Amino acid sequence: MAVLGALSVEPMSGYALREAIRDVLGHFWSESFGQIYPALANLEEQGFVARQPGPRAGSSMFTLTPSGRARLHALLSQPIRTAPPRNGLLLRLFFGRVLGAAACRKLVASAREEAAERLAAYAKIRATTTAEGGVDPYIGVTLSFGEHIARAVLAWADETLATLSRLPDEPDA
Amino acid sequence: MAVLGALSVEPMSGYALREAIRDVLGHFWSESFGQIYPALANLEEQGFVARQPGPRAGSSMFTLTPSGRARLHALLSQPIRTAPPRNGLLLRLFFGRVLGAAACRKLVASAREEAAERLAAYAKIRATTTAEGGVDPYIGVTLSFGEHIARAVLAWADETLATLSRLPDEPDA
DNA sequence: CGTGGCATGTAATGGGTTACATGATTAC
DNA sequence: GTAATCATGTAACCCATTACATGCCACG
Repeated sequence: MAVLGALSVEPMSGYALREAIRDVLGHFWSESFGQIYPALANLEEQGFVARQPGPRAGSSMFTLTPSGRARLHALLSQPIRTAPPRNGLLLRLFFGRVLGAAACRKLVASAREEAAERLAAYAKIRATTTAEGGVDPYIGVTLSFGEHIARAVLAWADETLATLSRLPDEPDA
Repeated sequence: MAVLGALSVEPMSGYALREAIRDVLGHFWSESFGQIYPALANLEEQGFVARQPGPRAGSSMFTLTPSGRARLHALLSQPIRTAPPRNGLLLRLFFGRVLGAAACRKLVASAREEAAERLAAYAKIRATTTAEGGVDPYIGVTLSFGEHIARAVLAWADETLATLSRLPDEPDA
């Protein structure tokens, strides 16, 4: 889905693809690079992408075919498979009595910092894209999602830091 | 970590363990049940948990040993390994031009509904635990995290539904 | 002429999920 | 007595990550 989607924006090489997935989709999606070339070969075999010789020897440009676009539409229409939750921060905080309040505060503080960094990164993206004459509304809503979540984490972290400051630093024996 | 943590609260059988992980930790952590018994055997071998005969033939009660508690503390202190992001909703919305605004609105509406359900579930937990004389503050902060995130999703969804309503329903050809 | 970035792949490994297989006990 | 629940485990399979292996080209 990610590969076809990226190629729906513009044709590119496998190398450019992995950079696009890392840099553009990276905030909410990732592909292991070991999967990209096999996926590309697979999609080519099924006629969803076409391979043209690229500017350099041995390099290729991949283009989305009409049937590839149809396939992308079908994939996007499939139900979302939500992965089982695995939130390491919450697991640690849940057993915070064993870990101790001081260590928990460190965890929360670093989560707060991370959210602040994400927020700054989003602001940067907004700044560059609005300078270029407005964002695609669909990209805008994904950005907005990240902003809402990051602000929520910020608020929660502040609240939680206050709560934890009233607890004994040392873990239970 | 989840197994030792659960046993730090009270000794229980493997069966109870898997139910505790599903029902109590389920909102932010999951373990595949095929892993629990091997993990238990492994932890027993290393002396982190002790197995006592349970009330029923062939059943066992697992108890956290002092070294197991130390091990749990060490595990909780390890850096959080964040999984690479995989948000199927945002991936679909990012390529929303291909999917069409009408389909995107459905996705957002169902995400909104899910967040509302989570919020209701958290409220229920709060109600039952406060009736039982107040929550462990550490459990409280994990609950609060879920509430903040769910409210953020709710707000984002409303905003996004409004944005998408101003876009053409049909996908790009 | 060599370093760094572009470019394409393969292979081993590991972790986890699913499904399977079995049996005891309790409640109806 | 039989269905549901409690209870313990094993094995196959799938997927993905990581590391590896190779070569071209531009720039200094």
